[in-house]
Amino acid sequence: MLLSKSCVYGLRAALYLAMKDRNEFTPIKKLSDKLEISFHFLTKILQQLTADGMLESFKGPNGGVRLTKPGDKIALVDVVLAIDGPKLLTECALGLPGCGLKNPCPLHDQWAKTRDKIRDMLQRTTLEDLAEKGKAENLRLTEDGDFESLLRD
Amino acid sequence: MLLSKSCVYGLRAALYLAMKDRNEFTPIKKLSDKLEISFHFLTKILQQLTADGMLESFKGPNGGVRLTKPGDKIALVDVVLAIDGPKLLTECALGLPGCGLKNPCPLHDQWAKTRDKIRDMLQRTTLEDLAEKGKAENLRLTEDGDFESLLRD
DNA sequence: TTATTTTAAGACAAAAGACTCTCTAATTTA
DNA sequence: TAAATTAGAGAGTCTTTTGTCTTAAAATAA
Repeated sequence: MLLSKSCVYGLRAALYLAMKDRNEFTPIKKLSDKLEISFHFLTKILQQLTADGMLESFKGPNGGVRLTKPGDKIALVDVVLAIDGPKLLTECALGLPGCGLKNPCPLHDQWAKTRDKIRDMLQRTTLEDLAEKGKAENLRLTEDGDFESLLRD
Repeated sequence: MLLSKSCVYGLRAALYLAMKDRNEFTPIKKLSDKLEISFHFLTKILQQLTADGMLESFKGPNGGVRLTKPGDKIALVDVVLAIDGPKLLTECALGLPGCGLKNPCPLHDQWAKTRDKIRDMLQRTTLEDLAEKGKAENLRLTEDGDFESLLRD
């Protein structure tokens, strides 16, 4: 799999937050219900994003999490790096340590180019892009749902 | 990680075989020594490639495995599909089942394009390409080695 | 035939990833 | 003060991946 499950869950949650009013805190419980992700598991993942500075959290009633920046300032690559780390975008496709321009494996050149394509996509695509598209076309973030049902209270 | 370890080991082994005389059987023990992979583990992986028809095996003294086709007729994607299956090239980046043109997730379009880039690379690149390049530039398939030492008996 | 070399196959163990649950603490609201 | 909510740690489970080991089967050579 390209992205770990944790990363996928983090992306879905970030996307959900990008659809909402940015000033509003959303309780993790609500996120986990809407997105059908285990509450405790999602909590841990979002803690990573909070530690990273992409989210801020607020305790107590009316608390929750929210994005620290507008959705068009957060690229998918930010979420991926915060959760899965840089391995996807730096590691050798044949798993050789230290593979690079200096001491490459036979596949290095091809993979480096392909990897750049992946990075470009993740860098160019923002949460806002996907939230807008999702709203406009009523797309889904869960197995069965759609955006409208996500946004309904 | 893009490819599983099994798949990476399978690719390294296939690449090794592509460097050698195609009619000669190479014992898996030799492959595992040269490539520094656990013998029994590599055996299982190569059994998958044999079941797939990409390799043929021969028991007994002077036995081993060899490619069933010339290296320029085997693309990396063949090895990846035989070991990791089609998931990498078919699955949704957000992990949603049934994500496709008909019922896409918000990321579907971007990911489908990127995925095609990965597929193209894996389809265009053959074992022969990499074996030739590896020989010409004396590149490596292990942490410390180089092609020359791989080919030495 | 018998011993040796080699793949085939499957049981088993270890490690990592993906969760689940509990408990405590801190913060904020009402 | 009581309730809501995140923070954080940690134990425990389940599954998948990775790796080890043992035995069986096939081929060869002596």
